[in-house]
Amino acid sequence: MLAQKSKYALRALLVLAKEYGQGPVLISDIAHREAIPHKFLELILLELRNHGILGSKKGKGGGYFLTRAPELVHLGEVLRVLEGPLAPIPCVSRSGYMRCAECRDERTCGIRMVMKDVRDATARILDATSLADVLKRVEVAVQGKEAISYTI
Amino acid sequence: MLAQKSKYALRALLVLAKEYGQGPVLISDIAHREAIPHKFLELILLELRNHGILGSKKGKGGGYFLTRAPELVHLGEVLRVLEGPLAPIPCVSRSGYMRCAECRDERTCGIRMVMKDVRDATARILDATSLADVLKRVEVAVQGKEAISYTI
DNA sequence: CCGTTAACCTAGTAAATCGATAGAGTTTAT
DNA sequence: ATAAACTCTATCGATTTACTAGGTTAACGG
Repeated sequence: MLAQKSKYALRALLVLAKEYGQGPVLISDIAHREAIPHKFLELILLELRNHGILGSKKGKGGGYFLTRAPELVHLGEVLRVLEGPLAPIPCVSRSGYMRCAECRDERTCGIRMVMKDVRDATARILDATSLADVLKRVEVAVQGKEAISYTI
Repeated sequence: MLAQKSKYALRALLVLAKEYGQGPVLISDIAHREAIPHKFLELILLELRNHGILGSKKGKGGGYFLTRAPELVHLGEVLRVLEGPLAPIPCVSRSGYMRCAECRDERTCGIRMVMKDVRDATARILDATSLADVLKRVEVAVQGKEAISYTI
């Protein structure tokens, strides 16, 4: 399960993606729009900034902004920063590989084989989905919904 | 990430799958063979028993055993017992659905859409993989390895 | 250059979870 | 009866989670 922190982070990033190119956005703005505790959100955005996903500007007219276009920020990258490896067990992780303590032979570990499949499936989705993709899917869904409420 | 508890559980279940049809296996046996803390393993097996995956017999000649053939015990079922829902967020879980606190509209939530894809991909793998499948894959890998060490 | 604005940073805290252990209780075979 | 083996409840220290508090530093505006 994703931590609350990660959900907040994704929601915040979607706001920043929507606002991309329009200058910095205030923490308070995001906190208010997404109903996220202000101080908690501070920590989250700071962490994303320290990993190069966000940039910031201090003082009046300051705030946070994406350092890259929303098309170039993938959910896999974000979640690895916040949650660590996507893999269910560390011995199948690319970003945070660690061998299991008392695994005789990795190549013949059945659990490892299955978990590698799970990791690959997860990574295939999350590393292929950008913030822009998410926004696009939302837009499509909203239009679909409007169309229905018209028809009915 | 899977909890240590779940890894222990899967390893124990693979032992019981290998031993299926040969009568009960002692906790101590499994604990020793897989290097799992005895008392901790007790709790794990008990939990699996209380969910109907394992059966047990007390007293001399007792122990634990699978209540179903290894072909009929899927990793998805086991992991849902031990870890809760497979889904990354509760609003896309089938087994443990819960709507998000302040989600305006589930149908237009972009995060939800992506996480549903992740859940489906994970469930497709884990619900299709039985203990017997895992044992089979291990066997194939072991044979492949032996073949190589012969050739070299 | 001074004050206001807003991000930066360190710490702390209550509650939950995790990994593991302890020990008394209960059932069963012999 | 007795030993074997599972059953159950409780506890413990360490870590993580979600969040709060409060002071520090940088930038801009006048």
